[in-house]
Amino acid sequence: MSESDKSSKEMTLPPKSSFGDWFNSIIELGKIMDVRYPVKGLYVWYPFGFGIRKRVYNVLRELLDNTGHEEVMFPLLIPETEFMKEAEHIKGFEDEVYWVTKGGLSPLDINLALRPTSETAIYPMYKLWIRSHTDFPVLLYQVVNTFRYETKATRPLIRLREITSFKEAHTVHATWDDAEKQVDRAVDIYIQFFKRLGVPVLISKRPDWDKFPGGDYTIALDVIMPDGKTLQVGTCHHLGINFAKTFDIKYEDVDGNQQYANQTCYGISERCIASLISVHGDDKGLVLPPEFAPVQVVIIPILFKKNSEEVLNACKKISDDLKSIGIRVETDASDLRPGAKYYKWEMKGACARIEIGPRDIENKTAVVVRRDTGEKSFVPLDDVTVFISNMFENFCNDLYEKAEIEMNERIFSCTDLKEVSSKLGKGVATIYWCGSEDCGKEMEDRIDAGILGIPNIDNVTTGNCPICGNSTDKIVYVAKKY
RNA sequence: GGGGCUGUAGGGUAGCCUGGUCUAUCCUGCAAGACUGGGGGUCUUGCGACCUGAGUUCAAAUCUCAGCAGUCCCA
Repeated sequence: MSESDKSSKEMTLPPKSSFGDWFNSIIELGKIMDVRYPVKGLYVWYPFGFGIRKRVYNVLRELLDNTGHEEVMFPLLIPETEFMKEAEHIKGFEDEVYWVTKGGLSPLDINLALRPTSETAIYPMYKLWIRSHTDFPVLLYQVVNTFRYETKATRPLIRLREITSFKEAHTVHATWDDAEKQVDRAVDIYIQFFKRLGVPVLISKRPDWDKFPGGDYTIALDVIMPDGKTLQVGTCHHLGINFAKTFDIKYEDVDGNQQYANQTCYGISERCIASLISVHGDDKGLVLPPEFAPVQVVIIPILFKKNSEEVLNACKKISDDLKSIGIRVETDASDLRPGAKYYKWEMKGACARIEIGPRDIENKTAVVVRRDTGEKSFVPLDDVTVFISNMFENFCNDLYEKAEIEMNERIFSCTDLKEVSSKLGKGVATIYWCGSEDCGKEMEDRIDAGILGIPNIDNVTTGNCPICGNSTDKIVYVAKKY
């Protein structure tokens, strides 16, 4: 059957080179989310997508729990009186807050905000909890839904009105330096987290006009998406004592003096799953590291009338063996053609497919196909378990290395704005920048793209700011941003 | 913030301009059955839709307005 016949008959994924269409389709065909919920910017997790989310967030929780963090849960509703306390913070969010103004039919005395983020929910409690320098560090996090009234076009996983999977950590420390160290640790944790996802990231310090409203500075993580635009997937904020002053969070230091506490906060949302899907996926569908695939191995019995029982028994044996070493296996004995099953499970990102048919029984082998490379192996039935566990050991790392090469090919070192503009459709450009806001804003205007920030790499050479011409040793990432 | 375009079974569509024969087309999906089965099989039978509301009209999927939803472009 020809390609055109196929495409006219089947619900197929657009090629990944048409990234926008590809992304929208894989959300549905990969059974990540149902986008048909009748409210703008709100989407429904399918069981399959939620299975991925669950495993991704388990890793995030594990990394945080192992670094001294504790999980908590604060309320969704924030009284207007608390929310309005920090002037800069309000300014950053006031356009996009949902308000609860009525209880039943009666107007509320004090309106309640649906949290767009939880600083103003958490910090009044921190004021009560924090008394002494011996209380530090306070390292708490929660995984919650948050609400932002987005006015731009919303997209599943990327721009939402209800963020369903906001992991936010809020830490408290004695000194500014302690908090700074915590920001560094947070960045490390996030890098490790994305490495577990097999997703390489860019780290940079956001320019002042793009930092967290009410914070001192922001370090952010961005992923280069297949269309060359960058997606901000994590942020770590040093809050200094700004919120401590507003919410009166003080501690008694060793000498018995009352001091304002230094704080940080850092967050990750389901955008991490958007990056996971987008970086690894291909024209056939999802490609997932084994740790996150709801179905890691799919067994396809090749059934003929005659010896179907024999084939099914062999499948059962392999399935049991794999399950006994903790692998998530599904045997697809449905009525579909084998070929149809291959397409189906490739779409769903099963890391390996095992085919067993009469021919294989005769040879005492199975056909094993690896999802990301398509590599096909004939493996003796008794060795399948070992073969699979060896394959899975390197799987995620292979994905990471491939993605890292692709990312590095998309970072272009540029010396003038014309060159920058020519590269922006393909990825991220670096250019010298004197650091002034005026030059930064003008640069953004001229190239019609955004400054991500200054990467944390030692740059020994110097160059000239393309706007003012002054010599500088600072370079910035610039990119088309989501 | 401003503007354009779109809304027909679970998904994708034809029909709309020029209102009536629409009992609404085709593909896919789903259900049942038969033959099949190593990369999206074939046949039979069945299921399933005109976004919501108001208006124009003898008559609205079709024209008008509003709402909701989606999408694209500009700032």
